[in-house]
Amino acid sequence: MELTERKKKVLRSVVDLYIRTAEPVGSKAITALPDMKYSSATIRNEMADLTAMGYLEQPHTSAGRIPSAAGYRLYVDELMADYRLSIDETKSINLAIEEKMQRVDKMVEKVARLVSQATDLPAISVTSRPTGAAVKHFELILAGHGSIILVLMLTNDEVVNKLIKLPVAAGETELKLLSAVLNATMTEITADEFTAELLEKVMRSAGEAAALVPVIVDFTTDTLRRQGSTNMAVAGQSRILGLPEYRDVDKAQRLMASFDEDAFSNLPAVMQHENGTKVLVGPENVASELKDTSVVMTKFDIGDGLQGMIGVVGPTRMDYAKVTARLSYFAESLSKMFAKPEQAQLPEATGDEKE
Amino acid sequence: MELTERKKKVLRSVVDLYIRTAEPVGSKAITALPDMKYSSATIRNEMADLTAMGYLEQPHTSAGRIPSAAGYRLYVDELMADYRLSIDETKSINLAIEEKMQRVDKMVEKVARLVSQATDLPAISVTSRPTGAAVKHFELILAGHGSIILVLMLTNDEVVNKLIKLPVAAGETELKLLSAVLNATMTEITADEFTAELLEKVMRSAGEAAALVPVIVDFTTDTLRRQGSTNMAVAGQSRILGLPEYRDVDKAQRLMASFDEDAFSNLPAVMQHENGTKVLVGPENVASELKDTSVVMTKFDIGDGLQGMIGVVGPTRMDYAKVTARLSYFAESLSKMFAKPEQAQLPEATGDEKE
DNA sequence: GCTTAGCACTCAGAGAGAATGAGTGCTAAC
DNA sequence: GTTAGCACTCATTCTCTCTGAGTGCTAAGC
Repeated sequence: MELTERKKKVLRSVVDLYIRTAEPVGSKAITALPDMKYSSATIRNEMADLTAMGYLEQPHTSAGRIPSAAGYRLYVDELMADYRLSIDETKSINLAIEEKMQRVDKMVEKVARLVSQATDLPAISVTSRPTGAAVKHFELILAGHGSIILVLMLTNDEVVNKLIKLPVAAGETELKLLSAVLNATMTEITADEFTAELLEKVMRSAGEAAALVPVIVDFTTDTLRRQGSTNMAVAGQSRILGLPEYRDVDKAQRLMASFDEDAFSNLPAVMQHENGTKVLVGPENVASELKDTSVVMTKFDIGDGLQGMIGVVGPTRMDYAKVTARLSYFAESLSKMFAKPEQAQLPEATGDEKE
Repeated sequence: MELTERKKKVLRSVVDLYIRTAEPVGSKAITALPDMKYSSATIRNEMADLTAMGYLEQPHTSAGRIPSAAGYRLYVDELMADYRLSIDETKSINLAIEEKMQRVDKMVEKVARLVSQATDLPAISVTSRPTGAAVKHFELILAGHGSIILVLMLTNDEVVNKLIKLPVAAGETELKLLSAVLNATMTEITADEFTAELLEKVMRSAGEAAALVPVIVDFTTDTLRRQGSTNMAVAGQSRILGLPEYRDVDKAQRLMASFDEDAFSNLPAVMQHENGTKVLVGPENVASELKDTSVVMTKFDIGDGLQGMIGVVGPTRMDYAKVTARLSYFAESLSKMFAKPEQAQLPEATGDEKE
């Protein structure tokens, strides 16, 4: 059977209405729409065809139709009208983002919260750093009180530090020596390359400050390992309870439990080689808890090789047009914000802070 | 009327049973308990008295009794049996905590998750730093690529840094000068004392590197302000949906929304001058969403003036004995862990990391 | 005087039909 | 090709009855 223009129009109407009402859509409701100038009987025929083609489903004989996963897919790919953000919406999104995003690691939480507010659905925000970082430079600063500060500058331009309390007072000279040794032997190597032999070798050359070496190595490998980690936040979980499809507490709980269990930590992987906004409709999701849940997600750039992802989780019947529009706009604004080069002559610029 | 020993015993039995079953407790159920050697009629009389005294309530005439807020209060304060943690329980708690708590700021999330798992209820973890921090020392490190690293050592021994890209190449000498100026004028003052005049004065003395000053001041005040902030995480929200009292979706949503809205950020204030474990029973909560929800919370010490709090939120009918026991044990173990001094000669010790 | 057996009474909740009405598929007329 | 009309289906809602857990009270027992 061919998918005529009129069939598409009917399908779009069904999806649109079902998104709005969460109730099965009957032929009469379609007839009531403006510029739908056929009788309910005609629409019924078309709907019967669409059902036969697998785009619509019928919960039971005497109910209206609801879109099937295939129906949503077609809708998302072809039929959905572009949702244009109103000026008010862009304004409020920008305003929200402009509020200082002070720390990258706090950012995920804030972004998740903002996205959740903008879409009225639970939102996920993830930043992930590629692995394989190494130390570019070690710096030891005498800090008084018998402490020193260890500063690591990494190849990805992150800077990390740690306060170390010294067992005995160490002088400027010993630290200079240690610092030189560290920079000579332990830079430009990844976490895996810190072997026991290396540790021993460094300790031998380190002289009086040798006792510090294990602490430093420990911290360094730890830090490097963490560079490859991801940082994730979920916000607005409670919003799913407001949706009619989750009046069933068990269902809601299953979904919410999957938030707790990092079920979404694989999403960045899904986005790896994608660009733009991706929609996963119901059964397209791998995780079984999400079989009747859709996910909309977008990547954004933080610079320095850091990748960010924001996503929204909702019922298959979510307003894809609106959600994708807002999400894309968010991602774009965020990327733009991070691209803003941080320059000393721009005192009002906040930019991203590295630590 | 006097609260006889037998009345107390009956009250305790009612609360215990209600905690277990979440169903109104009838006189017959009490009779069935071991070492309750009275008939149901006697118990009925006692229960009628307890109801008159305000310790029990009756949902409707032909139902059993449930404890009132006053009943829970009495139970928590006097009647509740000490819950002894089994060796298995202490072991699993310790094991969980021992897993490296690498960063203080990540810690809240982990702790919340652990506590939630241990109690099977949603948990909150908060760390808060007292305000009034100042910079003890500024350090500027040349980082190559036309960048410098600004390192702030704060009076509370935190160390913070930031990578700044220079508009123009700056030399070692200018940085030395700037560093000296900063240390002379901007140390030992709190965020509020950074005035426009101060900024101007510093810029005048800063010479060639003056362009850097606004960025540095911006970052510094920002950092100092953030020192007084709190860091909070919630975990296991979904667990409330498993409780019979929250089968009512609206009720569950109201509670969960309050998690999203920082309704609990005032809890540390409640704990301010308390020690040990505090229980807030239902209506004792200030926030109206929590009127029929209880909160159990404990403080723990992180050292360096940082204060931590862990709390559990659940129905008024929660197993107070078990929850308080686990929570206290958690707090104790955490405090102990942070008290462990970090020494360079103890390479296996992880301790707390400062950044 | 405390305790207990017995009994009448209350009332939420479960279950069984019956009524409702939204929606369908099909047929025949336009 | 489109539409009016009609018989049919079936989830939902409601009403009503029944059931049983639990109560309060009274009178007898220890």
